[in-house]
Order: sequence, then C-alpha cells, then structure tokens
Amino acid sequence: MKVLRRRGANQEVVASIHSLNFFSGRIKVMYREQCFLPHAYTLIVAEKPKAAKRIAEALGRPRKCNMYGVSFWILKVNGSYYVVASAAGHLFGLTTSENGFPAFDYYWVPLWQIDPTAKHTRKFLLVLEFLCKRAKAYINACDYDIEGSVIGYLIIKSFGDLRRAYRMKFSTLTTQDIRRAFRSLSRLDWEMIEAGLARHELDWLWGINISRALMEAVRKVVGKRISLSAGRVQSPTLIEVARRCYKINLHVPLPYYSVKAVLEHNGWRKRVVLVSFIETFSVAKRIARRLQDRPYLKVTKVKKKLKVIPPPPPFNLGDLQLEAARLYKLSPYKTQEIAEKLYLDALISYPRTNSQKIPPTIDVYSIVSSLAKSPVHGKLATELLLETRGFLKPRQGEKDDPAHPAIHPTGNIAVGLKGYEAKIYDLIVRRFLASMARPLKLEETEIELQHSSDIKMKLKGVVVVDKGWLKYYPYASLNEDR
DNA sequence: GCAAGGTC
Repeated sequence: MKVLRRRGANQEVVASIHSLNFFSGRIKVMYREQCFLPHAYTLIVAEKPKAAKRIAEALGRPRKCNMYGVSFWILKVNGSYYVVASAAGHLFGLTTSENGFPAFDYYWVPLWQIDPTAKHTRKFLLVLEFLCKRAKAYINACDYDIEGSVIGYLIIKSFGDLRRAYRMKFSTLTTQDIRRAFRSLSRLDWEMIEAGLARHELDWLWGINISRALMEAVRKVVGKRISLSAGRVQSPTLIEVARRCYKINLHVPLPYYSVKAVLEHNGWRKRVVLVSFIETFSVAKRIARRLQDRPYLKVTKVKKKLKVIPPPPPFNLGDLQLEAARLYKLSPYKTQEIAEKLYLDALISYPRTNSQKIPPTIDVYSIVSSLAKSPVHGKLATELLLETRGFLKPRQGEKDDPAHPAIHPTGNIAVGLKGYEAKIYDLIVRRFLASMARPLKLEETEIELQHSSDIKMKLKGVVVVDKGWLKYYPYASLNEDR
C-alpha cells in the first residue's frame, strides 16, 4: 500500500491513502492529499498520536500527513526539517519458539505478530520503518519513563541508527516545556533503557516459566490441562487478597458496651461517653441506672491542645488514586486513564510519577498566577497569592521519582471539563494550591467528668483556629472524629 | 498457553 513517486531532485511524494472502498469485489483507493517528505530530516518519535500532535504544534507550524491511516507531521525549525511520528504504546514484544519449560530462548518481535489484539500496531510500525529509513537523526520523544525509553529505543534500533539518536525529556506537554526539552536534548538514556529491557525480560521469564510449571503441576494432579497464570504482580496480589479474605472470615467479633448520656448545661447540649468499655450488658445497664438516679457530673479535668497540621504534599499517582477512590469511588485504573487525558491536554504534568515533590526549577508562581485567571479556581489561586504575598513554597513529601515531579497543574486554563475529568482536575489543582498554604490549626479540648460514684465520662471537641490549607483542599481525611 | 505494561 506504500505509494511513492519521485518528485524533483530531492523530494519524495507520499500519497496518503484516506479510505479504502470495497466495490464490486475490487479495491478502490482514494487519494486526498499529498505530502512532500523532505530529503533531509530528523525524526521525532512520540509514544502516541496525541503526544506527537502536541509536540509538532509546539515546535512549529506542522503539515499533517497520513499513511496507512496513521498521521505524522512535517515541520521546519530554524531552517531544518523535522518529522514527528508516533508509536501506539509498545510495538514490540517478547516471544519464544520453545514449548514447555524452562523456556530461556526469548527474542523481540513486532507485537502484531504475537498478540491478536495488537493488529493495529502493524500500520504504526510500517510508517515508522518508512520514516526511519530516510531520517538523518532520531529523537526519542516518548513519555519520559522507562517504558517510553524502551518504546523509542526498539523503534530506532530496528529501523534507524542508535548512534544518531537523542532523548527529549519533558514532564508536561505544554508548548513551553516541549520547546525547552527540544533545546536541551540529551544522549540516549541508557540507564532507563536497560532498566526497561530488564523489566520486560524478567517479567517474561518469570511469568511464562512459572505459569507453565504451574499448569504442568496441576495437570499431573487433576489429569487435564487448565489455563493458569502467575506473575510478578498478580501472584503477590493474589496472596494478599487471600490473606485478607482469611482474616475477615476468621474474625470473631466480641461484643462490648458503652454508655452514652446527653449533658445539658445552660441550654447547651452535648453527648458524653463513658471513658471505658464494658464487657457485659448487665454492668452497662447498672452504670446507666446509676447515672439516671443521680444525673449530675462534675468537671474534673480540662485538657486543651493546639494541633498544627502541616499542608499535604502534592499528589503522586498513588495518592491521587487513593483520594479518587475514597471520594468518588473511582477505580485506580479509571483515575489513571483520566489523568493521562488531562496530561495529553497539557492541563497537568505527567501523572505516572511517584514523586510528592515540586523541584525549585518549576515556576510555581507563574502556574498559580495563570490559575488565577481560571473561572473555576481563579478565586482560590488569587487568595493563595494574597495570603502568601507571592511567596510560594510547596510542601515536599517523602516520596521521590527519578524522572518526574509530583502531579501539578500546568497553568493552562481548563475549558469544558465535565464529570469525573473535572473532579480529578479539581483534586489536582486544589491539592497543589493547598501544598503551598498555611498549616491547619486546631484546638482540641478533652473534658473529664466524674459522677458521684466512681463512673468517669469524657467529652471531646475540636475548634478550627486557622483553616489554613483546608480552605484549598477541604476533602482531607483527618482520620479522627472531628 | 503463559507476564506486565504501553495504547487504539
């Protein structure tokens, strides 16, 4: 289906095939547009089409081309040509020709050859092969993580030349960040590539061999073949699920009793509870009767404590998934998917991060100033700027990530977000703002009350002295009954 | 047939 025609001395015409019409058993090919592939260009490889489009648009004024139904972009930067093309996630996978186990003879092949659900990857591979063959240099602009490093590496290794390959490193898909990453290209990131290849190969070796051994063992006992699997992630997860299941099923609940009373003082009513728990109903009933017979309590102790709770750090992916599950019952997968979309729309930074830190190189003042213009978060961002007088220092969490900062808004204004997308974006923005706000101050009061007998009751209360960061992130769970 | 992790 590749259609090529020589055009002039140094230009090739790639006719794009837009649609295939099946008519009377014959295939009719319709040509709609033509793309002039420059003679000399650098190929920029993105991980997915949407990222490729963003990169192309950030670097120049691209011309969109199409081949086998796959888009790529041609543009000129400072007089040189660049072609931005994209993968569709992993395009290569591991396989073996060995049956049974142990199987150690594994090798990389195009994914469409071994995975029936990945047939669509073939056309991406064909386009990349075509573009790689004619490129003078290569830039791996896949997501900056170990999988992205492997995706780009395998493409350039298979069809291009690793000696003329570079890495583009970015954490957001904003024009600014893409241009910065393009200006400061680095050598191929061999550490990440090796880590990624090792991850693939170990997961494959362990998973395939243990699964085969498991099936063989079960077949010997049961007498028939059952499809079973084991792996680095699923097997420990299954053990944990089983442990919890046992724990829940084997739990024997022991009843206990508490005595509650309503305290009235100058028209002010509060519920007080017994300091200790009672094991039997008869004892609890006796205490309740004594309280009823003589319904007065004397204050014996008042304890006041000022609690200062520092702001929460900005989100890493795990924290975001926990919050989205707690607040909106979203599955971790769904949250991840939404975050990915927000990243591709250049609204948030790269979400697959473990970091709870915002490094000083990120211009948080610009981001908050931009957010101040947002119809949704403008008021909050403005308040933060006023409160802090522009002195913005995000709380740094413990967890770190070698490649990316904590998830944060880019400052681009979100338009038309709906449903859970709006909710997840809201969580990210609020958490980011909260991380730079004042601590939350609470005054906790505990009052001990004594009955004329030896019965002791208590009363707990809390007053918010300074809302601090809670104003920005009111969803916080403070883990205590407040 | 079997993993895990990308993305359409």
